Amino acid sequence: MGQVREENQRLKSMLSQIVKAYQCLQHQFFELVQQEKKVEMGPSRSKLSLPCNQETKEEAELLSLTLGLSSSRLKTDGERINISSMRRESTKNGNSDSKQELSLDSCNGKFMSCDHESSKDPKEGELSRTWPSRKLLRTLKSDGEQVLEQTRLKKARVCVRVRSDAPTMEDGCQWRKYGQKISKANPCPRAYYRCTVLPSCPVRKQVQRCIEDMSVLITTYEGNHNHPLPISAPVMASTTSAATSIIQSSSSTSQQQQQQQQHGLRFSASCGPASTTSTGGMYGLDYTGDRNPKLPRIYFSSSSQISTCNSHPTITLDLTSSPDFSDLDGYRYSPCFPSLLTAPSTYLSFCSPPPSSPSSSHLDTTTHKPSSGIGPRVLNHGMPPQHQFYQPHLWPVTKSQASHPQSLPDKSGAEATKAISLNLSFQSVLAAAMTSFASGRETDCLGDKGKEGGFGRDLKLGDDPATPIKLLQPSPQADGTARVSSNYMDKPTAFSSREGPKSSIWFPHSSVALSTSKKSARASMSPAETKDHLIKFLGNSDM
DNA sequence: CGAGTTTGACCGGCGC
DNA sequence: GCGCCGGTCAAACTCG
Repeated sequence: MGQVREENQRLKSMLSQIVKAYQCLQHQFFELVQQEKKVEMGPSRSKLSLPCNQETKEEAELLSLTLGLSSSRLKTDGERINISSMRRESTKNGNSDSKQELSLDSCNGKFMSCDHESSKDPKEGELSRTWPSRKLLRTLKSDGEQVLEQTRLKKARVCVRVRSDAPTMEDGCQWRKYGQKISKANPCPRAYYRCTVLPSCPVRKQVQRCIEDMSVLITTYEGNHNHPLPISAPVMASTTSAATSIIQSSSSTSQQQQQQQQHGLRFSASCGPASTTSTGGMYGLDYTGDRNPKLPRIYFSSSSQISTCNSHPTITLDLTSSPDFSDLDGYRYSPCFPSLLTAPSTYLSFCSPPPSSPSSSHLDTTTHKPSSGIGPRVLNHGMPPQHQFYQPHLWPVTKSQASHPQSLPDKSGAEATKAISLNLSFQSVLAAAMTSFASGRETDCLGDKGKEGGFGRDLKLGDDPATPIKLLQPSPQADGTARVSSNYMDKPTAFSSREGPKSSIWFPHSSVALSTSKKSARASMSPAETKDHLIKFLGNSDM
């Protein structure tokens, strides 16, 4: 006991030294950035209404670098943001920005998943190459914690509900069916698929019809791709990665949870085995608020009602709601979402929270109004032509219609739903949001970092009514086109909108696919970035 | 004939 | 320990 105490004391002193050193470095870092800001501070910087808090200022600076918000970074002639310059910035800004480098690397087409299974241990990677039997995997269990974590991560899932008549959902990947089973709860057979793009790819998916609504196709993804994905596939990969990150971050300590709750966010204790009833914990990213119907609500509900899901923490991405098109105009769907009640684990929905979820809490950004409304046509932005499954004519909303939404037929709602399900751009944003949100949480869990750049700051930003309004200001391109870049487009592609003001959209969501490993999860956006990400996306999409 | 699907058997986790 | 159940395996089958 005495030795343990001594060891404890020694560790404590070491920890305090490290903390001191960290604070010292942090201080130096802030000073450096401050100096740099003074030098670089141009008129464009005034576009960002920075919070008075010094710390948050730093975050805003980092945000501008990451998202390209700063017009000094966005070339007015539509030239692509100079990634190398961003990298220089990243290097300048210290170790925390090495994250950015990671995401930028992925931006360069090195779209390799940082799958734990393949990246962690070459031995494991070798094994997975030949679809190791569970016997083989069992032998690996002696590896202790590492394997435990791997198992945990492996079980992270993303459940996508889509209204579709097709037997499976087109997600861009190649799948091979390896089994089918009729589960007890659902008479509809559940099909098991694995990714065949690469024999070693650990990703699997399950496809099953919803028992309540046979027209709803429930696709559950598990694992992360360890190969470059087909052009249209990264969305789900990103989402799966996000799920993994969320699961990873679910291990946050109660103290951190307390901090988060103090900031207005509530997380359920975990996605772990404890909860078999609805805890009502919601990962809330509410960019809408009652006063702002123009932005979507995103809820990461961690309510867990299906006990079997506890071992498989799941994010449910429900794209099945048949929204009132008038609401869709503002991405605000029908308020009631019955399926939410049966949703396992984490839930992502595009509608208002169900009245039965009183415990839900979300980022309150209700005071943040976008510069103007958005129309569904925005969903087509950001998609390369080959991905425009739904042509603009399916979005028959004009400004006048938007203001008189009731003139739209209900049929359009179904189309809209379908289009949203298929629209990679919008999904990408969501995936990015999920990933970054998750990674933000994770960052929060990693220790002191959480105090610096986790929710605390995100919420500060969000709670500051002045800030996001400024951030919502579109950054018009000089050539009057909407510029979009995504991880499936090497170069930003210019789309000419049919009407309305032009805007600039920059999605650095290439990072989303890298969130599986802790390293890459850190490379993703912070929650604040995520929010701005979405806000900017939606705010700029005003046509 | 190779690739993909089907389907019964098998395995492991979990609850009782 | 036993049985249930979800998930996976692998041989048989189908299809192009």
